[in-house]
Amino acid sequence: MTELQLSQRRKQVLQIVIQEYVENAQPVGSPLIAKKYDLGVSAATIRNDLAALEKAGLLTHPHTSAGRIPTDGGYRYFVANLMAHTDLPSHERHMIRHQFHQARREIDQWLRLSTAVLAKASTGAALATSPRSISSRVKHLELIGIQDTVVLLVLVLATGTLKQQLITLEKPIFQEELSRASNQLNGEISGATAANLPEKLEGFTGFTRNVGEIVLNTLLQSEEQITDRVYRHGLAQVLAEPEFTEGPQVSRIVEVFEQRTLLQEIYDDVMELSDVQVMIAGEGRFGDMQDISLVLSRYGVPNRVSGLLGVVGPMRMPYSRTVGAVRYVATLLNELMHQLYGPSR
Amino acid sequence: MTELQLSQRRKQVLQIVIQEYVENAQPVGSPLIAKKYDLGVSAATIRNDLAALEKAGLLTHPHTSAGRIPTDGGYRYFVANLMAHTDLPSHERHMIRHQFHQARREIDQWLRLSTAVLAKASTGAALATSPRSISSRVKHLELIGIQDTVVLLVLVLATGTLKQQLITLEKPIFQEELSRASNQLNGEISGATAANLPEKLEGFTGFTRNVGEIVLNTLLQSEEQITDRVYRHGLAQVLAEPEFTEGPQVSRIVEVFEQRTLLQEIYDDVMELSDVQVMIAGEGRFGDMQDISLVLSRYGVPNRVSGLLGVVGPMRMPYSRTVGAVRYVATLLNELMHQLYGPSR
DNA sequence: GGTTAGCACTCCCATCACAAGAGTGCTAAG
DNA sequence: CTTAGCACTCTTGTGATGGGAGTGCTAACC
Repeated sequence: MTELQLSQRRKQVLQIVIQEYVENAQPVGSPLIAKKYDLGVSAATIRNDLAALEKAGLLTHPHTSAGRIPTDGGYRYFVANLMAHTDLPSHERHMIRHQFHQARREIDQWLRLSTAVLAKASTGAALATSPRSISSRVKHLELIGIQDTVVLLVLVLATGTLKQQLITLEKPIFQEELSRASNQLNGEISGATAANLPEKLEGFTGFTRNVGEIVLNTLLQSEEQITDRVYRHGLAQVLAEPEFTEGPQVSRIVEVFEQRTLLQEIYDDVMELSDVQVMIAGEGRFGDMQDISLVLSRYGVPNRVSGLLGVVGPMRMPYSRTVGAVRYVATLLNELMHQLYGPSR
Repeated sequence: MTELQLSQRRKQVLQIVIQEYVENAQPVGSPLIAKKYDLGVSAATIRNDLAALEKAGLLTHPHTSAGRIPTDGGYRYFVANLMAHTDLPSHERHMIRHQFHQARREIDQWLRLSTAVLAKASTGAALATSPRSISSRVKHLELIGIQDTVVLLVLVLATGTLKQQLITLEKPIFQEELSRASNQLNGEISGATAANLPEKLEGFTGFTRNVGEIVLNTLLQSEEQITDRVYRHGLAQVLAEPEFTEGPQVSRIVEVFEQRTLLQEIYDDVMELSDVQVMIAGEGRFGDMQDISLVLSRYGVPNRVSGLLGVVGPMRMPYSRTVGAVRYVATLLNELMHQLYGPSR
């Protein structure tokens, strides 16, 4: 989209309309702008500006005698050209950082905290996916007898991710055999990926072989699957927003929030970009996301692990604040992940 | 609550009112009952019955000229005395069982499936907690170097539950030392519980001792914490119900669904009872749960592991169907858990 | 050209009145 | 205990009305 030419004042008017509308959820008209903000011009002039902004597709009005509200295009223009100082105030940053330092040192905890913090700092509902390894490399494997015929396979990937899988056997197996199998496999498959695992398995037979194949399946699965787990927080607060008081709207946003499929579709887009990405009203690609915006970011260590983090909320959203919050939490997660996984390779 | 004395016909009338109201979400009046159901009496008689049921506190009407709707007490009476054949039809049971057999053999998958199945079989939103061990007993421990100064502690409990915890060190540690520590600890603490672990740790010093203490903390934590994880599914469909089209109602049910604290409060109650438990409108204990009902069950292996499973929905809910679904899924989970953990001790 | 005042115009929204409909509650009789 | 009859109440929908808000346009002004 080539940037529209707008006079300085018109940009200012657009910004005011967005700011007021985001705050009050009410259409804003020329009298209000003229009175509340001192632009040095009269309401009539502002009226002309509003008309021009509407012609440019940045504003609409719901009916003849109502004030203006931003269109999706208006929000996009704002986010792209007018939005400034997206950094969170420093005392908020400190508070958030403090919370992270107090949390237990575990990815699960960090992500849970991330969504809680994001939901609190934004007006939307926060979500995050557990980190996914770019290529899963086996680090270690453990076989643990749970019952006579039930064995728990624990697979540790190079990134520290755990995978578990239960194996049920026809007949009981002894711990010695489990140890033997796991020792054999550990010696051979440490460092293996889904690609080169099959050849390494060739020498094995019987139970050991079976376990090896289960490991392979698990690896394959973890590569194709976007994410193990989705963390969510703060749906209640976003449903309190006035745009979601009616029936159909509410179910739309809940579906966006609940469904995994949408996340999967968006995942690759977000992964490509390094900065926070703002998706307003589905950006034309998702017809059913009218009135819903997403503010998303990648987090992780480049070329090693990455996950998705962000906020879903109404289109009428304080974007600068939300972008700031998402970016800051993503940065924190990046730091933590770096400590864990070291620098990118 | 002592059981009310109601004539046979009045019970029938109550049942009809509940059935009709659950189905259509509309107050039901005497003309409809007289016409649609052949009770052998006129509308006027039914009118008297309705008035009597109202006096007994089982019904109300929203205004003078509206039909009757059940009160919370009415639903309770129905659930306690009138509800029959709560078993799911056999073809549904088969379908559900089939889905479980197709799922990957992993607790996480089972619970995910459970909530999906429950949400589909009921009109509410399903939730489940991951199983919690009654007393956590250490089975095995593994220390895996992730970075120079970062170690992943993997703790396998006797029930097959995994606990993980990252340990950051001041200075790098070698894999040999990790192995030595884990071998020492495995020899000593296998089978230990939070109660007897401290004495077993007495002989250890240095890094090994530190790890031992982290294990202890993890055990303590896992005993006090109700649950690791809450699985949820189907919020969108329950929000489509007519009672949740307005503002305040919707946020109430979302909060009930999202909040962990409520689950924790209810947890112990449910654990005491063996059968499915129905909580209607908070049963007077939770003031903020007006118009919301819970159908909950325990699942697991007695004295070993247990979790919570159930449905949250509007008070106007097909209880017999929901109870049947919750009970059946709980039964299936019990079977699966028994395979895993063996018979109760 | 940009800016301004003035003013008619449009549309929403709250209010009221009114009629139709639904279901009750009561009474009196069977 | 059951029933028919009937007045009563309350909701719901419809249509009319007036006030209010904000626009869009025109013409004048700098």
